[in-house]
Amino acid sequence: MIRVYNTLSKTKEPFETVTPGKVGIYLCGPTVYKPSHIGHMVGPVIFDAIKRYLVYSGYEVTLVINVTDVDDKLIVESANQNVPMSELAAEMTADYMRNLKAMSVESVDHFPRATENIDEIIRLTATLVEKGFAYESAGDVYFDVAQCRDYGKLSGRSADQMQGEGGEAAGRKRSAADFALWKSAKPGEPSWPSPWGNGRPGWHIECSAMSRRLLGRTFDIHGGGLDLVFPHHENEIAQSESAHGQPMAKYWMHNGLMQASDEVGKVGGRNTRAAEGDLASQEAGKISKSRGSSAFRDLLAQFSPETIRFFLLSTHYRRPIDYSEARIEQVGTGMEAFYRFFKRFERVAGESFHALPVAARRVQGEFDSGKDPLLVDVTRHRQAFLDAMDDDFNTGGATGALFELVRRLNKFVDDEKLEAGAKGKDAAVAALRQGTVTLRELAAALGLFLKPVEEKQVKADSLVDDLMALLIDIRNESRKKKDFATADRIRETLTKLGITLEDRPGGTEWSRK
RNA sequence: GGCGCCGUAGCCAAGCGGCUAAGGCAGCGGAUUGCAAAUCCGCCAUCCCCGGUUCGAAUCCGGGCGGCGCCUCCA
Repeated sequence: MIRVYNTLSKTKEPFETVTPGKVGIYLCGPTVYKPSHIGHMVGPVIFDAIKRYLVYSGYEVTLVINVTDVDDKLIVESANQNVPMSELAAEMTADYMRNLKAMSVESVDHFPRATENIDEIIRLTATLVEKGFAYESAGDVYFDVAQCRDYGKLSGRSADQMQGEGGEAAGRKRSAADFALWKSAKPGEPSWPSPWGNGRPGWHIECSAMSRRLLGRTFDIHGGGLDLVFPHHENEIAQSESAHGQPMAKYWMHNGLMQASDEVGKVGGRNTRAAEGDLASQEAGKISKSRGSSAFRDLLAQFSPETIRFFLLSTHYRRPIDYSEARIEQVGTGMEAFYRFFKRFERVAGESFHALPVAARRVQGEFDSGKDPLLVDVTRHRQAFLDAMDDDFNTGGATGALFELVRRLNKFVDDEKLEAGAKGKDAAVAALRQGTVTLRELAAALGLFLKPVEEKQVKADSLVDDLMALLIDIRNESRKKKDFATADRIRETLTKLGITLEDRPGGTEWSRK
């Protein structure tokens, strides 16, 4: 039984879908006016893992992430850069997509764009006007919050509690809390014809319109960053539920925000600033660049995508994460244990980890461990993983189980002395393989270790290979002659060059850092 | 001011009333190794403070202290 924390009820609830066996998920994506930073990857990575896990658990899942490509910020930025809004949006959308791809976020079924759904948006807006939930004012259309009796149920606020002054549109609104469904176009702004004149959608209406089109009037999970609870999701609920008279989503899931540890505020947020000290403008830029708010693609130059993904999944999704490069590095160090085990498995079993079959569904991954001590433990760790994930997608606990599993597998290889030669140890190798298949299955359910890591910088260089073979040869001859001074000199010098030698029963191997 | 979150070892982190408080990084000791690397084993926390509920609390309630988010664009 999967349980999900619902922001609406502030409790964990049993996960029961609207339609048995099917799950619809809508995740609020970015406004594409600048390159994405790491904060933009948190939701997609988590929800990609959630979708994979739900599919693995037997559901048929549709995952939608929207892209907001018309918006005030976009208009301002395109004017600054003197490029058409659509061009800027296309460029930034491409950047976003590249980043998602690097993060192995591959499970998204639809990326609807606001500008491609104007008709649907206008239809929904018109419905709200007809039903008396919205009103036109000088070419704008506003949602009338006073007409929505349970406004504030998601964020725990009431309309009269709003401090806002209503912004620049205050004069056209009946109440400061009212928000725009449709904004009339000023000269030169991108616009579309509508019953209220030329204009463009307000910020929230697109999600109501596009989720309805792709997932229906009531769908299962609506996700987004915690910062979207109010006003964005509150307003989506008001729009959709007023228009349809039924709940918009069963479960509202919000991920914690990425925070810059040395700054106040979330990564990329407007309030982000150095925690103390008044920084010279150029210095401030540098610092913010060295924190999480720099373009995500720059981060990719520094860390492997898989390390960043693992980093994001190493804690529970609702918990805020402090961005720190040292932490990502630590995660990377920990992950090496997996990569080393994959190589070890290949040496012992003669089979690539990445060539092992992956159970598409958890029931397919079950096996009879009998009384085999290794397999009994493997089953136990597998269960710990599943229990963690079933409990509100606790990826932190789940990755912990993965570490325990590799350690158990390594111990087995040690105990059975499989590295010294696997001849006549078919049963042991078979058990190891079963355990490793389980590791692959569970990791895949999180979207981890799907493909072999790209051998970084180690270009196929036959000269280097040949020279290394020569050095290793000379060193091993020295070792045979007990000339350890020469042997150690070779190894130590190589260590300084960033090359590690490992003497194993099967021979000496080298690797570059 | 209003709404809400968090405070577990040097660092990160799981834990959601009851086995000896997962796991990772760092450190220390040991096995293994000619010595290493890798691997394995062991060591390293009574859970911010004070009350309360309970046979029993890191886990529930109240009050502090500390950190943070939102209320305005925002993943």
